[in-house]
Amino acid sequence: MKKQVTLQDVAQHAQVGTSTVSKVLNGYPDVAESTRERVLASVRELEFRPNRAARSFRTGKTQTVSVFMPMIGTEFYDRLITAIDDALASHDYDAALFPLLNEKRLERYRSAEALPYQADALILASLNPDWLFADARLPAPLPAVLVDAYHAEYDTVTFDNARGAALATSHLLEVNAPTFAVMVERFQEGTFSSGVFIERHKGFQHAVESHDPRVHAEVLEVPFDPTGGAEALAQVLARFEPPLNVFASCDLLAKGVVDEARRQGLQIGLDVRVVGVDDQPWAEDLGLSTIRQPIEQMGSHAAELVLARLAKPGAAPRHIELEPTLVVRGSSEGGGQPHPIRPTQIN
Amino acid sequence: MKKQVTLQDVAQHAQVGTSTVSKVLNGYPDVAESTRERVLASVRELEFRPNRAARSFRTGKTQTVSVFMPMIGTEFYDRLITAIDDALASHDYDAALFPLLNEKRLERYRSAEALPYQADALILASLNPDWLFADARLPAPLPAVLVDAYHAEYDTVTFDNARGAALATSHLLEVNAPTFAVMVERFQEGTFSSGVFIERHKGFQHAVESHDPRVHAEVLEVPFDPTGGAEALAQVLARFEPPLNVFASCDLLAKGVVDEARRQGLQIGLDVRVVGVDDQPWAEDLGLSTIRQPIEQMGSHAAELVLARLAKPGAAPRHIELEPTLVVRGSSEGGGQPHPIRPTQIN
DNA sequence: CGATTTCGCGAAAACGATTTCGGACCGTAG
DNA sequence: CTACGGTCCGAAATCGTTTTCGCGAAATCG
Repeated sequence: MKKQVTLQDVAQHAQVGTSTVSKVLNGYPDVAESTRERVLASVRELEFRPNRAARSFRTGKTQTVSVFMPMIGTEFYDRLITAIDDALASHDYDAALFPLLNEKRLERYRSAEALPYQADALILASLNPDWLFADARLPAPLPAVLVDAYHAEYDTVTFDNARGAALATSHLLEVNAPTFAVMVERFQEGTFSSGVFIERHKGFQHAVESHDPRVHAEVLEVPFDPTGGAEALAQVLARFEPPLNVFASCDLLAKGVVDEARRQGLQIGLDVRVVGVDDQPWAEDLGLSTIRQPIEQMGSHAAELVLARLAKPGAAPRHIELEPTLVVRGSSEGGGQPHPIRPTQIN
Repeated sequence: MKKQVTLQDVAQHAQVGTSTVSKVLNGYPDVAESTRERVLASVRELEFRPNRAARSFRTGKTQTVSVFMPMIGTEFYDRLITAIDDALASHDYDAALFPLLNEKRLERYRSAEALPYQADALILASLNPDWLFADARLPAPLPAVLVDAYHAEYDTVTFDNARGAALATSHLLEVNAPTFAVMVERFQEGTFSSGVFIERHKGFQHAVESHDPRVHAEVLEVPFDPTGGAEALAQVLARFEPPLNVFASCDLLAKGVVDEARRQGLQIGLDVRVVGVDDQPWAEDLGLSTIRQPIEQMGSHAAELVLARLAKPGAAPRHIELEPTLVVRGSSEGGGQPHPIRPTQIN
């Protein structure tokens, strides 16, 4: 437990005052080049590390943004968080992650003294304060930005999920065939989630309704897991003959559908036309048509909004809505690329 | 931006000195009951929230433990983190989570001033400092506890993966049949992972070798995903006739194997005997035999070790190794329960 | 050359909590 | 009545950093 090196120590070593050292460290202009170097040399030599607690104490800022999100680990959140994290880091902010693993944890986080509120601002990903907090008020008086969720009173970044789904569905309906939507089970919604899948559902419905009503359309609900997609298709194929159209409400489910179709020896893009949502990095390899969701942009916009709000706390809420793009690949236009064979090594 | 309520304000409101308020808040004994109540009333009335930065600044403690882990989102880490978080919370500590999403992030975390080191201690889950940090030294001089990884110089909590795998394999080998291990692809190992799958591989090998050598044994490597398990079994079934024994290196893969077997109309537990590792909550529903890994215990032990080290920084490293238990269910003893049919709602 | 501005620097005052230590007060024992 | 011990409380020091403000020296100007 050796004592920590303080500004004092550095100042003494460099033969200057503590304020000068502080100025050097914070890039103030009124320091002569020669002294700046001398100070930096001392900093290095003594391995000085500024005491963050003291700094935040003094400034009242933590240079940290807390990010709430539902159970994470999905590619969506991995990419979103990475984007947010990168954007914040380039402005000298840190992102502190708070996945809401379970109700108990959430409960702790409803207290104003909980760790997450020890930050300069909050980002809520796929979460709505109205659902999360009893009185619809954040426990602490921090500025907040919502990503993948809308709220009139906060800055938000959203993606037009309904329009994306409609885009995909209309594209599928260009071929006249029984058309199915594979959705995530409803119980996945609730406290922990925003309504993205509900929106996608609506978009599907809407596209179907504004189309030739004689086509058969149906919605299936499955667990959030590629297996879900596979089972859904298997079930459909037991009742219907190809060709079929399938709108999968996310690429993960779409992958399951593709897998199952392949397993049954069907031609992707001909017998079974599939469109997903997300445009995950692997969707291209799979030849999967999909609705591109600009996740990285959502993340960087969120960071931008946070920074802007920190700079101007009083400004009116801003809302950024990102538009979906339909990316047509083999899975919906015939001649889908073959599924790459996974090499398996035998002992 | 209303000014924050300070100890001073409370003291004034309650007609006492600041030190008295502080004592009340920190549970010191030398405060009369009547004043204690008066102070608490003022605290509530003014909605006083202690300034954490000021507190950590003064005490030098943050009451926070940073937890590093690989990309998360798997059930293993969800459960582990939950357990750690709960245990710490009950001792007035917070857990701050740092999933190592990508190299860039890790790189930032190699700097001693990075956010994770703004804590009283570190927990590394499935991570080894020797692999993670260039000079095999933590960037900051914090006590650290390793979970699911071993290191002589740190407190560790481990699980005997090799023995678990051997247990499972020996159990499978009670029935004389071609025996397969489904492992996670090697590229999953590396900076971000500990060697658990390597250990399980070794355990399998060892069990096979100390058994009748005439039985056919083989190792398959697949992606970490239920689909991987399914594909592995499909591949094996193209070359071998049932009955088969399959050791899946985790329940997730085992689920894939079970799914595929069902799909092919085979009897789980008779035609295909499967044992997984983890004993995830859903393994029971699946009738999956498995090696139980006491994840919650690992978490609480980790928290315990952290707390102990914080109390006695100088003590010698302690190592806790948890033993695997074989849980035999239908998937390895015949008469496996039927897979529950997933209800799918039609529009 | 004197007057004024600019530059470089340091002394000192915060920031909000914890903790030490002595003092006031009260009750009880000698 | 005096001494003493215990209980309860508050004044003040302290933690490491940022930031303001003023001072002296140097540079620039008229």
